[in-house]
Amino acid sequence: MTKNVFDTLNERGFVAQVTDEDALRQQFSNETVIFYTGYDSTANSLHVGNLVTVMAMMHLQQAGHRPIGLIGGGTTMIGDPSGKTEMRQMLTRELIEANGRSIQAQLNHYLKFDADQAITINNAEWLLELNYVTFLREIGRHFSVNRMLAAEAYKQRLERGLSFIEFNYQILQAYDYLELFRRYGCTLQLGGDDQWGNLLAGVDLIRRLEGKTVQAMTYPLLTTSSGAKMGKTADGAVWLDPNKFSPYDYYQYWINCDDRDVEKLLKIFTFLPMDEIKRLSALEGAEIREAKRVLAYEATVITHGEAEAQAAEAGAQAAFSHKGGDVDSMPTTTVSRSRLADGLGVLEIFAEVGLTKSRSDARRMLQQGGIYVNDNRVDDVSAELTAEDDTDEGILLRAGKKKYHRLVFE
RNA sequence: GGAGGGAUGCCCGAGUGGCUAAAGGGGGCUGACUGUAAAUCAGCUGGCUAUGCCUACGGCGGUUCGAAUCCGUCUCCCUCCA
Repeated sequence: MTKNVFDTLNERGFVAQVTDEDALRQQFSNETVIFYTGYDSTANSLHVGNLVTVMAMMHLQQAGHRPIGLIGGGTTMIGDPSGKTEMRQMLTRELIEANGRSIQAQLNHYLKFDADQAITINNAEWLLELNYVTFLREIGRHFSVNRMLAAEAYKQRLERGLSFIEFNYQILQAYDYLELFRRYGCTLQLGGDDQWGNLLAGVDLIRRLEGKTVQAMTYPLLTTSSGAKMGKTADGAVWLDPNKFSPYDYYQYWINCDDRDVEKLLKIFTFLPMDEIKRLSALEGAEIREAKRVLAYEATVITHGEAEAQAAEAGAQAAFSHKGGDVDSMPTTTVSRSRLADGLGVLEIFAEVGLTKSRSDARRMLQQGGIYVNDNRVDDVSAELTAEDDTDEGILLRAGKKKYHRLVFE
């Protein structure tokens, strides 16, 4: 007997809450389950936080079930207040549409779409056309304001203020589920644990209108062991789009994770078998670096492909382990040789390639001993790079301990 | 519609005419220690053609030698009343 995919998800840490675990197991073993996850079109790329559901969808698809990636082109016009402290900025319709297209393209990269194995669809398709009064009469009457107000997700907002537009979000999301149930026979919705209330609203609506019981399942909201939200760096989200967040940085993001998170991350963000994960996360001390290396590599392969992952790994080796590696894979900027001849200010070039935010930032960092050229600390604010600094591999710039950038000249 | 309260740097939050590039905290960054980890300690945390200059306390305009601080006006938010 093959393993139930529910167990796979569960042992890998994808499950926070489920409506009816037994029923869901049954479905998974007896039929092809059509399930969906929604993605807001608030940005033109998904980020690591969204990747959890994407990975869950991949597991389920592998087990023979059929995912629907729902692009929230309609719901993003409203803005989900769940768990937020403040109202979201309203985005223009054009922006939402463009974002939706980018996200759709990204999902195509993770899921298999041939032979109707998966679907992506935009809820703008049905939401934007709705007639207000008709909608209220058919759908709105099934929602109890009393119950909605009691929900945990709105708690903070009831203290700070919640506008009517946002209050409608849950109803629209519930309606999405209904629509997908009617169109495709979708019987499972996945989402983050903060979505639990929204998911239940959909389950409820389908029960009332269709007399059918459908399922909902949430994954735990990931935080790092140090308490921060998963997928955030100083400069913002960890995007999956290589143009917004390079594969090199993506690899660095994973390899720099907290020791305590390694096992959790391996389970969710790689497809390695559980016993391999157990072996890796049992490593201790400096050894655990091996586990992080594997994590970074595997995660980068899934999002950016093998070639990019190898390049990122080679770049990391060149920078961090002084035994070879491939400097070509490091972030590199090409500069005209004439600038070098004129004397290229160290502060200027650090700011220019983005190792520091500004020249002032570079100056500060230099004064604190965090600016290196070819692995030698620079302590003179007015230092300049000259042809003398150039090597066969260009000039290696470093800000702090971990951020490298290579200059080559032409 | 009426009455009141509010908008400060990445976030929270002090400041109510000059000593304010703006207390304090969080976050972030750098250094030391390490393992590209955590914890800890120290420093830094608007920009620039840099012992000075420019920009900044919701927007615009005004008072003043001088405004985040006072006045007018606009925008947005909150609370109570209808």
